[in-house]
Amino acid sequence: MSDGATPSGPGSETLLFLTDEQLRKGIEAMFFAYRGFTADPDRILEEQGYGRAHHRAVHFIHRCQGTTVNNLLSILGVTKQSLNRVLRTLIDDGLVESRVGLRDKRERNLYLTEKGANLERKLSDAQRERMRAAFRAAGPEAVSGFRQVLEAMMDPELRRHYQAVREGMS
Amino acid sequence: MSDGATPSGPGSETLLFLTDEQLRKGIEAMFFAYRGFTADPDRILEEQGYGRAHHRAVHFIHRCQGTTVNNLLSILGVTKQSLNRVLRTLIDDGLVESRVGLRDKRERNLYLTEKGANLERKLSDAQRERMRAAFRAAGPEAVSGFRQVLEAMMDPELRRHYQAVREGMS
DNA sequence: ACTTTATGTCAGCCTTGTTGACATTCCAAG
DNA sequence: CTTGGAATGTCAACAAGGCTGACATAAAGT
Repeated sequence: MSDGATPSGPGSETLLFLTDEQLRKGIEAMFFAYRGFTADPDRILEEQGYGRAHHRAVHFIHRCQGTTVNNLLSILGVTKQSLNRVLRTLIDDGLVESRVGLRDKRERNLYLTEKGANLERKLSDAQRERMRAAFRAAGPEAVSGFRQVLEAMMDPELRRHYQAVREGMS
Repeated sequence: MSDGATPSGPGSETLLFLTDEQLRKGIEAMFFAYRGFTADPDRILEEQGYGRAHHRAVHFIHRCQGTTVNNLLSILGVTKQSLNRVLRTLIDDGLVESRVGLRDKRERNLYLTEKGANLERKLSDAQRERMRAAFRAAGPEAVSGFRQVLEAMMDPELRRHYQAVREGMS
């Protein structure tokens, strides 16, 4: 009787009949939910004159302190020129520190400064708060399903980044 | 033992303990999954010289044939100038037809032409295919949870648009 | 008649994608 | 050792698609 719609009894998890209407509903759910997902950080960012691109950079530099520009590029999926512009303003504004690589001097290792860590916390607090409320409202079973579907929707290459819990700077 | 993490037995759905790490995982799941979600349509759109904005317009005009510009604005959450640019190119290219309203001649009712419907089908086929694969891989329970969490994550005003299955042109 | 509403349009700005050109650094083959 | 190619990061310029503000038009409503 779940909303996932099976035509008949148990064991049909692998033979799911999915109508176009159910799939459209899923598509619009992603569209509308993503707007909510980004709404709170967007407001904070605007106050400080930053955009979503800065948020992404700050988030992943926080998650992988000391990561290289190249690694960030493969996570974010933009061109290095595009990332560089964002990174430069963050560095100029003293939110991110860029240290020349020790082993390979072509690389730059990226770190959040205290100021950068403050912004990151402010942003992720807001975003976590919305996620927490949604998780609470939906319950633990739903949270598990949510994660399963999203994971199955990722491109395989991005799924690797998602699953790499803390690969450090590699 | 679900990944939603409850500290103890049954009945704790309303007292969920959610670690920052679990919430971060949910946040990144949204980020990476949304990229996959838009990847296939983006490729098709690029071939034809359109962007994501055109996709959104075409999608919701298809869903609500005969809708007005104003209704589209409230769904998409952009300015009329921004929507108008997109709409104008779609009309000029013969994908969308704009008819003067019958009751209220100030309004324009928007319809997909056959050419527009063809593009819409091509885009939504691709997107549905990815959604279908993800739903199949995750199973019906997961699909239900996915929808519950996403719905809880929306802003209330957008949730109305989501739930309005076919409000037509109102 | 006057106001409000719905829509369209022009001009200009900002963010954030893109490509192309270029500097620096490293490494490996000669 | 040197030299050429690959990897890395920076600068410049352009395009899409957001935004605001100003203004025109037509149709409703009062």
